[in-house]
This record gives sequence, structure tokens and C-alpha cells, in this order.
Amino acid sequence: MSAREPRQIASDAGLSKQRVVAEAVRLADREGVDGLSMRRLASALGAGAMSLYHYVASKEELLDAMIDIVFEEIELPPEETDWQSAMRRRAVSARQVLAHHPWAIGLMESRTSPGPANLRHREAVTACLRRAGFPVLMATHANWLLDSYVYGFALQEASLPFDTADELADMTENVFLPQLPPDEFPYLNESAAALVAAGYDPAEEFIFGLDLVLAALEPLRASA
Amino acid sequence: MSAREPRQIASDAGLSKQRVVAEAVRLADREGVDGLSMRRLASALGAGAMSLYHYVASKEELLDAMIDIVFEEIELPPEETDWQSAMRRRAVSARQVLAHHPWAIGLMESRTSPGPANLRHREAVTACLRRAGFPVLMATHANWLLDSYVYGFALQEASLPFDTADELADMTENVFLPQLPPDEFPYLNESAAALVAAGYDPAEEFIFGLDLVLAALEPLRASA
DNA sequence: TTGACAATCGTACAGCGTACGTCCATAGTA
DNA sequence: TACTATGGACGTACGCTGTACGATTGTCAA
Repeated sequence: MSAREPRQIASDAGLSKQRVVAEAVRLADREGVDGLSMRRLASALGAGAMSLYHYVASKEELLDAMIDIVFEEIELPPEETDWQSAMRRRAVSARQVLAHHPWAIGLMESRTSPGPANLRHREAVTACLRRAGFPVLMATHANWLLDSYVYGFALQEASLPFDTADELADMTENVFLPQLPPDEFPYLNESAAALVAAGYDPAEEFIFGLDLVLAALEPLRASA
Repeated sequence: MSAREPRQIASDAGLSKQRVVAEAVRLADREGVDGLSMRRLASALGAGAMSLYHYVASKEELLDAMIDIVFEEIELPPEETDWQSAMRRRAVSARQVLAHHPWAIGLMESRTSPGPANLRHREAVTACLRRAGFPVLMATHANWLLDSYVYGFALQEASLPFDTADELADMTENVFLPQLPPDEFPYLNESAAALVAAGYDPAEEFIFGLDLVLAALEPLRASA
């Protein structure tokens, strides 16, 4: 056997589906999903465009795999605590992950077949709810409600044109308010002013609604 | 003045921004947002691709206008009833509209500047909450919570690979269950079986979570 | 040495958004 | 009636895209 490495031209070691998909996620994080092309992805990996098709059957499959990587990053509900703490943990984790990969939210609408990490995640959440005493159909309801809140919040957060409280203040003064004549939009004006004054933190906002939902679900379980 | 119409070659009367955007929405409904290209849209209107650019500055602007048409279709909260009924009406309407235009959900993530119909809608919802007695910041919280639920539900619904209870039963038996070994996914198996047995109606599922959220918000308003 | 095989590549094609320049029916003016 | 200005529609072109196809390469079994 020769002392030579198998192959190694431009950037790194050999390709693999893992490496391809992981780099695709990085690229989408940086440039958005519209900036992700097979050529750009390939050149980020130091390869030719067609080489990618040995690891991924099509761009569609690549996108599916990217979504599943995102689900892999979301913390599963821990088993050792009460159900509310467990669901809060995983919901907070989901929001964080989706905030890091905003393209994933928009992608979900068009991808209908769940990947393995997605399935593992759903299984763990359902298990948590069932063990907490929710009847089968009630666990389904709770699942829908919680997931709707998490995804919807992430979707709204992704479409905000600012990231920090300072940026919010700037944009409110220079962009929003000029577009909102006070006589036509009195309540939005009031609301914008109050929001700037109070400061705005998406993490806090998220927790508020989440705890409200969790508390509302509590009486629906048949406590052991 | 001549008896001759101004212009009329292939399909209809003259173009206009309204007609262009409305046809774009129809096309996206039929073929998804990926199937919407300037050429296909133009040919659906009996025009050349470049003619569209007289009414829309770019495809981005077209997409923004499409989103705003969707918001125009959503019923505003009626003023004559109690706040819960009003919010339920507009939430149900929003779900229906988004179910008809699933591409809109995925689009929102990338479009950060709200159109006029969007602003009118937000103003009306905020007004309804404020008049019901919610303090300013509490109205903001309620807004976030309700919108998160509506958008998130629509997002999940759009990513379901079936539309009717029958299709669910078919797909569960022939697609899902074969992918879900009972020892690895006991709870998902149980849940799928119960769901097929109970029948599934997204409208009912939506109302369940919605009413739960509305009831949870009730004590947070300073009732007059 | 030969052959099989998987990984990688260059090339090609149709379709995309859109910049640019041209055409022509109409409106306004003389 | 003749002339010009205007603005909507269009054809062409450029640089992208996803990916089908065939050729090239490195590696290993027989």
C-alpha cells in the first residue's frame, strides 16, 4: 500500500454526505437559501458541482437532509423533570435553533416527508406528554399547539427586520413611524412607542406565550 | 375618439399591477412558488416577460405584493362582538386563507417589510385587543401569541402530505407505519392509530388550540 | 495485467431574472 | 393632415441556475 492519501485536491479531506449537507447548512446560514446553489456549495467544498450528486440524489434531497440536521440540533425534552420544564427546555432550544437557521422555517412548508431526526424528536415529545398523563388524543392536541406556537414564533421572529432592542428603536423612529400616520394607525403608534420604551427581547416574549400555553394545558392531563 | 379599443392582442384587456399580481397568486396557488417565473406569469397573461416590469420593479416587489394580497383576503376582527369571538373569526379566516395560499407562509420568512393590507390588519387586531381592556404591552403579548399560533398551525398544515381523513388513513397504513418500527417509535404508533380511529379534521384541531389560547388570555385583560 | 468500480470532472442544455435597446400605436400639436 | 413625443410591449442578450451525459481518474480484486 502506498503512503499517499487517497484524494485531496483543494480544501480538505474527502467528501461525504455529512460534509456536504453540513456545508450547505453553513452556506444557507450565511447567504440565505436563495444563495445556496450546487455550484457555490461545491466550490465551498473545493469540488466540482457534479461531484455533489454522488452524495445527494438531487437538490430536493439535499434540502430535506438540511432540515433534518436542524432537527438534530434541537434538544430533546429531558426525561428527569416534570413535563412543563421538559417541554419548556425543548421549546426554548427549538426557538434558538430556528433563529440560527431561519431558512429552515420557510423550507418546511414545501417539504412533506419527515427525516429520521424529525421522527425521533416527535417520538420523544409525544412520549413526554403521554408519560405526564395526557390521554392519546390530548397529547396530539398539545403537540399541535406547542409546535404551532414554536414554529409560528420563529417565523415571525425571522421576518423582523431588526435583531436588537437598539435596532428596534432606530427602525421604529426612522422607518416604521414615518409609514404610520397617527390618525390612521393610532394603536400601532401607541404600541410601537410602548415597545421602544419597554425594550424588546424576543426570548422573553417567547417565554411569555410559552408559559401561558403550558399552564393552559396543565388541567388537560389525567394526573397520575 | 376612435371606435377601436386601445390594445388587445392575445388574451385579455390591458395589463395592470392588479392583474399581474392577482395572476401571480393564482399561478402560485396552482404550481407553488417555485413554479412561478416571470416568463410563465407573462405567458399566462398573454404578454412578454419584460412587459411585467412596467408594473413591478422586480420579482421581489412582486412577491411582496402577493403577500399583501393574501393579507387583504383575511377577515378583519368584527367590531360588534366580544373580543374572543372577534379574534376567533379573524384567526379562522387567516387559517383558511393561508391554507389556500400555502406558498405565502414560506414567503413571509424572507420578506421583512409589511405591506399596507398587513398594516391595516395589525392595526385592527391591536385595536380589538386594546378596546377589550388589554394593557398596551399585554396586547402586544397577545398579538404575538395569537399570530404565532395561527402562522405555526398553517405552516404545519401546509407540510402535511394529506388533505382528507381518508388520505390520512391511507398514508398512515401504507407510508408512515412501515417507516415506524413499533419498538423504536411506540408512542408515534399509538398516536397514529388513535388519530386514524378518531378521524382527523384540521379545522377542529385548529379551534381546539385557539380556544385554549383565547381562554388563557382572558384573565390578562383589565376588564372595564 | 486486466477489469471493475466509485469518485470526480468538463461540457452541454434548458430555463431563470432582468438590463438594454427597439418598435409602434396613440395623443397632442401645428 | 403631418409631425413629434410618449409609454407600453417586445426581442435579444448576459450571467446565473439544476442537472443529464460521458470522459477521466485513483483504487483494489482477480
